[in-house]
Amino acid sequence: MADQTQAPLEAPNLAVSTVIFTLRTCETGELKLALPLVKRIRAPFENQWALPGGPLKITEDLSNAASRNLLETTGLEPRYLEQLYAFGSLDRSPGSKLSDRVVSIVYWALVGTDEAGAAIESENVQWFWADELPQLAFDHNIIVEYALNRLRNKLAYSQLAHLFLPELFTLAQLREVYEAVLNIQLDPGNFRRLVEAEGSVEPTGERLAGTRHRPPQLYRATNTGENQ
Amino acid sequence: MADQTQAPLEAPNLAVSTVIFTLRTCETGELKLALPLVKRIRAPFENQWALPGGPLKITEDLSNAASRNLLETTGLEPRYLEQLYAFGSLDRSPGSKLSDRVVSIVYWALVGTDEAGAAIESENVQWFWADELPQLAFDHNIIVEYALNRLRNKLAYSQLAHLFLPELFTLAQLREVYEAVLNIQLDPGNFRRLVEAEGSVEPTGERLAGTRHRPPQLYRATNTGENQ
DNA sequence: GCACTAAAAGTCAGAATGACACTAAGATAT
DNA sequence: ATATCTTAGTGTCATTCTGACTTTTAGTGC
Repeated sequence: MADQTQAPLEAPNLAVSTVIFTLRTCETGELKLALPLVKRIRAPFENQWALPGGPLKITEDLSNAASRNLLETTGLEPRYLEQLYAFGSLDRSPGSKLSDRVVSIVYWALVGTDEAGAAIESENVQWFWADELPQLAFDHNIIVEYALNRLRNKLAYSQLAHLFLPELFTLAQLREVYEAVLNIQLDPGNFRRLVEAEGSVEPTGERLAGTRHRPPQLYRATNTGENQ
Repeated sequence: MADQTQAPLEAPNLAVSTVIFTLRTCETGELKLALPLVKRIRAPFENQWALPGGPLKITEDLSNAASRNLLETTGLEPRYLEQLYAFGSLDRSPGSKLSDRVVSIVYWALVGTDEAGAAIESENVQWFWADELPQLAFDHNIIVEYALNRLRNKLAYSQLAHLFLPELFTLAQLREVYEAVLNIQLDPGNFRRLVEAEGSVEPTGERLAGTRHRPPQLYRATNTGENQ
């Protein structure tokens, strides 16, 4: 971008990036948070991994820009999309000229565990475990940490855990989402009591067959006023 | 990708605005939330009230820009300053040209009730009650509502109520902050129990004299890891 | 049939919460 | 000086919430 900057040279550039979370089963059989990154093909930080994103088009809403680059890099639609934070400190890209300064408005998104399997993966787009990230371009490691905090906070006081899951799910699956994201163990009985009390899910009457134990009931999320 | 090039005149403009809260005593003797607004002196929305703010300078950090325009409009330093949200929808300034599109990164701030008395006030800068705002320029009414929600939320699970108050304060004064901001009544006894349990304040041994009743103890905030 | 597993329901003690009563310590009025 | 007023500060109690744990249920696999 050194050669094609804007005429006045006085305004910071504006970009939108997105931290996209899903849950995937790792080798040990546990659910773990994963996110897609793209490999940079030009300086600065050439060949390093970075969050998907790009400059904000003058005709494009912020959230549209976020879901567009989510779609372009992963082929997926977000189940949930929320603005995270605007990162704009002066030292985000060490060594670069002032006229190259970029302020990034970052969104974070959830995609379903079921859909994420169909996601695009290539030489330049790969999924990483959220707790095993390489060193990323710019301040993107900090941004991911920030997004993880937001996700964990939101999960605790909102009802968005089910967005990782298919339409029908068991309470055990829902509990596993909490356990994987928050990295804690939850008592199954107390979890059931809590979830039933808050009324965020409703039983469908159907049961999940084929387990090697008592067949668990399938639930769906009650969309009362929609999540968040 | 975050820094991809773009043709000149195609980028949205970037501004920083700030919602500044303080508490002031109104005619009925109650504390109420107040905030300063500036009168616009040019189109669009000429002569309407708006949040203080301005374009982001290419050499300036986001939070610096926020405290600078806080200082410039009110003469005050913020006790607390936090990024609120980036507002960037396409219809923020109805009727204006696309090339005039502005994305505003909005901060919110607290200033002390004691200091706010010394704030600048003029023809073009005036303080308004947060619940009696006129129709503001752009989407600024929506932004203030958003900031009010954030303030109320933060107050409930953080320890920033004391930032409205002087260094030494009574528990009754602290309670009045909560009552004014959240617009609720709190039981004095239960409030005392709660505040003492969370350990966010410590007694100074000093008492406030001159009341027409038993002299209340003065407390100060314990700065354990600083607020938020 | 029996062993195994997790679902689902139930128990119980301790903590947290909300409503409220009571005592303390000053100022003020008579 | 004494009574009264007002809020400070303490205490009580019933209810709800929480975490740890037990028991029963309903399937699978032998």
